[in-house]
Amino acid sequence: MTDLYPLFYELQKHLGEDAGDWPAQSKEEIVLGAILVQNTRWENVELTIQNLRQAYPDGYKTLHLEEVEHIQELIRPSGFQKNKSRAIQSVMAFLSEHGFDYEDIRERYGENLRDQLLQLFGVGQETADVLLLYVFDVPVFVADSYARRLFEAVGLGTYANYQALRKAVGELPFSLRQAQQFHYYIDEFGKVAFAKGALFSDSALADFKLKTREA
DNA sequence: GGCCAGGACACCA
DNA sequence: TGGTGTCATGGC
Repeated sequence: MTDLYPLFYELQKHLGEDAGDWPAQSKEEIVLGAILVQNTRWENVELTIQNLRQAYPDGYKTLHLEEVEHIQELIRPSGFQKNKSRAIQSVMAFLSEHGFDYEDIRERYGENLRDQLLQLFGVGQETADVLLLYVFDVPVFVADSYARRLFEAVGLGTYANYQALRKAVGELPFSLRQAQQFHYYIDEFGKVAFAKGALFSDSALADFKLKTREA
């Protein structure tokens, strides 16, 4: 993959160098958000997070022990409550087994952590990478649908699926902070640039492709 | 009222 | 291994 810094800085120019944090009050809340946001608007997830904070003001570390029906009711605004409640319990049970010690989990599993996460119900490739990036502090690339559409739009190639782009990008040259921002930038930009009726040619990155060609 | 959102899984060939 | 149907709510 070509140098990704030009794209990174172009996005940063439009979205700000202070942006890019996952909006959560704890690592556990990032985990829940990552599951709840699957194929769902973030606004719907926020409704659910409010429910969860109210129901569990002391945190979510015993969530895997709760009645699944109770969780389903709380997360209803995010949709897919049957699958997502199972996903929440499978991931939270795994984390609980390791005492919610994220650093220890990362060191224990090392290179196998991604495969370990993929074995949990409700954790596919994108969610696994999001968890690595924001929960386990590993600077990985999230090759989600916005990323694939953006890369294609700016002339960085076309990719059939998640794995194709992930493989093409390989290891990021970024710091952890930059990797987190990169994902944030891509998704925030994508929401606007690829919204229904929006034309990429009208977007802030419309001439990025030409600029990089000239350089 | 239809469409879709920061996917993943079950099922099938 | 890859392709398709299904899961569900809320906002536009």
